[in-house]
Amino acid sequence: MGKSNKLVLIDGNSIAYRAFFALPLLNNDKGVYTNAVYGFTQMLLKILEDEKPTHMLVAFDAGKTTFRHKTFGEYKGGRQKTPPELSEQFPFIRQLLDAFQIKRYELENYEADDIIGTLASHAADGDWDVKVFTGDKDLLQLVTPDVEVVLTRKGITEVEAYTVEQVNERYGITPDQIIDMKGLMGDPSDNIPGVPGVGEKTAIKLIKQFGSIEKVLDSIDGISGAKLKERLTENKDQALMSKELATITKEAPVEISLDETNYKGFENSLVFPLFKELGFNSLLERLGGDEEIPQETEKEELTYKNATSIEPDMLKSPSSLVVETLTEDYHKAKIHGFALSNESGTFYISSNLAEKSEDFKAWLEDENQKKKMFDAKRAHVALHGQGITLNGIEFDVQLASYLLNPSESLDDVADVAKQYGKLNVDANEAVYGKGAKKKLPEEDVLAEHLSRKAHTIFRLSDILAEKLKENEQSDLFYHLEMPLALVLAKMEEYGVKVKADTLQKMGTDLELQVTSLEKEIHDLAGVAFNINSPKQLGEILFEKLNLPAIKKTKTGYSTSVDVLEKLEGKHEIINKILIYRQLGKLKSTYIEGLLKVVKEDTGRIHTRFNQVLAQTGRLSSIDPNLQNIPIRLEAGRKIRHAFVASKPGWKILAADYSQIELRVLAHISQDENLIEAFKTEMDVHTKTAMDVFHVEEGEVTSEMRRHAKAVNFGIVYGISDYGLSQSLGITRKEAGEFIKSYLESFPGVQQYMKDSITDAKQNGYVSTLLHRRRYLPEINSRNFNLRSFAERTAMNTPIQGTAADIIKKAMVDMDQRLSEEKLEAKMLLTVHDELIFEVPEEELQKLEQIVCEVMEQAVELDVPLKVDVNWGDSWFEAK
DNA sequence: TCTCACACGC
DNA sequence: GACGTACGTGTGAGAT
Repeated sequence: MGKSNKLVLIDGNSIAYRAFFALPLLNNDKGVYTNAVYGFTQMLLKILEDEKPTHMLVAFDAGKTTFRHKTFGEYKGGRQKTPPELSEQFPFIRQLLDAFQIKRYELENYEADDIIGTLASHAADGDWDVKVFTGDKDLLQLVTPDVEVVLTRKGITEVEAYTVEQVNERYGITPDQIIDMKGLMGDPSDNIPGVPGVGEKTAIKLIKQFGSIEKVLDSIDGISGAKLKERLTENKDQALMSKELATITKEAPVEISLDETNYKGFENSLVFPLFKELGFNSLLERLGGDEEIPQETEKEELTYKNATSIEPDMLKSPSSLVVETLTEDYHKAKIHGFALSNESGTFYISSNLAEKSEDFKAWLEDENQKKKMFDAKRAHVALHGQGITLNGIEFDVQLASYLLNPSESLDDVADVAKQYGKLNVDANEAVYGKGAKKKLPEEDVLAEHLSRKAHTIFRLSDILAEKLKENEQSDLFYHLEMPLALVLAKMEEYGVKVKADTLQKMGTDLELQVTSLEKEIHDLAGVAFNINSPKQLGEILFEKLNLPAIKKTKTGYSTSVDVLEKLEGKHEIINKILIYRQLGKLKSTYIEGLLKVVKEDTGRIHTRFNQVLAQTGRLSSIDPNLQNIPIRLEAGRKIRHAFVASKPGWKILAADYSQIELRVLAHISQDENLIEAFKTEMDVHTKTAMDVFHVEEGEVTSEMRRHAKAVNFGIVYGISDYGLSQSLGITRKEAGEFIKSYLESFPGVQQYMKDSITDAKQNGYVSTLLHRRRYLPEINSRNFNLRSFAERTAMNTPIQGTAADIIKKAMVDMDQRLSEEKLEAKMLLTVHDELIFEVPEEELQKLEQIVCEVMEQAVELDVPLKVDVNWGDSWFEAK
């Protein structure tokens, strides 16, 4: 022992069987049997702990027949079928190994034994210690001075290791004589016949005396006992064949090298979710996976002070700060109280007291007084509404938590606290109620709640800061997301001017059209019904008018656009319904929806950007959503006429990144072909069409370009072949061909796709250029859908997320530049790959130049970033 | 108050 | 070959 490499080889099937029969039939909360998986896991953990292997592999039997069946058709005949309760557990065992990042291997026509034998012999160069774990004594034949075989005894974790000496001690023969012994005595479990009447005792005696089967058979005359002689003579061939069957081959065509079995340990982030799914709580606990699941159900006591006056001692730096607002919309929201926590203690400050204190106000505005907060943007905007400018925001627990894991829910301090095992703060909903019943509690309840929040934020901030550092996300946090929050706050507060009368006029026009369409549709149907009700519409189309129902939903007929489009031409009513839908959508969502949120006094709309929601790192926009204002169809696009500059003589300027995702893809994948396309400023869809359809530039038809564009779209959004087939109206097979052809044309992209998945499987997450993360625990799922989805996400998120990083960076830089250059122009909106400004006419040229510069230089990629700028009197004209 | 089907943008 | 297919937000209908 003590060589540089330690290889552990596990006989997967054998250990799984052992575990299955050794443990009672456990099942998890979903009714799936897990006893074999559980036992297997226990065994694995013990091996990892005891052996600390540098290399590891688990071998499985593949299929039913092996090369041994050619020698003897009845090999392993008469064996009991694997119980279904066990076979259903094998997928989990594979999933388990993947989660542990342990190599597993199976080989057509060979048994696990042969894989193990072959790899063990590959390791026989003196540099390796090998340990084989199995329940099958046959494997003892593999024992050498370098190879130990460990047999399971009772249960699963009780084992017995065999060295050469121990084999000799137990059987009195050498390990390579095991096969001779087997040849003579046979093995009923594998249906190996051997020599009738010869059992273990006789076999060992003979082998000890003569050395091997061959020598025994050569020396039959010298054997004592007439009966035994006769049997040996009669079953000569059978004995030799039995030996052959019992021999584990060391020359299986194993395609895996020892290097590839290298084992670097496992990631809790991959193993814990699976343990949770399987219900292995005790194992979770053993690995420390329950650290995040607090055991105590009682809140700890918190000492806080309900301040009656603002004392200098209370206002420390750093402090955590809670600024409580209850309405979802924080613009001009009422502030119901404050709390802060710092080295002096935790204090509740009523809004009354706060309002009267100049000291407190000064502290809030002091850049040098550092504050740790939860959702600082909300507080910042709300305070601004009271004439206070919040400065010195140092840490936002909500934002930090989002970067650490965007999939966790983080509406509330309690959500984040729970993730880090802290239970000392209640959810807002528990304190205030929800919906119509939401209300302010008694002041002492409020005081305690806010104090607890402040205290928790103070404690969490250090923990989260440390984690960000570990993840190399500090830069992303401090220099991108934190400053961005304030840029967004500014944009939200400033708002965007919308001409209500323009919307109103459009609304009146639409009203007329909708009403007349409604009448025509009712006439065609022969009955009045609610066209907006998919249920009623379905009944009319597919029952009354007997049109063919193409698709069904859970609740009835589908009446979605793609269904209706297929029915166009079959009945006059279809086209009218499509137009009715389109106009109805414009009217309700965009005209009426927007009018509802225009502030009467200012004529502006103040959306809110959610910075902690989208899994890819993008921003989202609510109340209203200004990121889905129509553009594709002319009728809808007209809505943009209503979005104008807020001052006379000012213009709207829109700057959008051209093909940012594909440029990012070119950079990340380093695909030479794609990089070249962007460096030479080719039209990327045309270029794609040329490569996919193998034609020259001049031969690209608009149909080819359309298809190429859809493929690019699919690559960027991570859609499947099915998704592509739907968007192009072609078969899935054809779509698959397109994708295949695309990947052949862009081999760097293909490699990137593969690497992304491998990356995700290995780390449990994927990352963007600026180290944004997305965890994909389902990447190793045995469920095809979940796994495929995770795989597409693994390929897509680095692209979309990096694009998000870039535009966010551009926004932060742009905000800085606008003030440095003392421009009056204002950044108003961001729509994923574009920035919208309003700008005095005289600044147009300068802004255009600065915007291009800032956006194109936001990060440096191996392909140029390109920005298109347009401006006009309204958002419609800025196209 | 919730879920569903649908539709808009990137 | 299965399986059911980017991310968001908002609308009206209909069941609870």
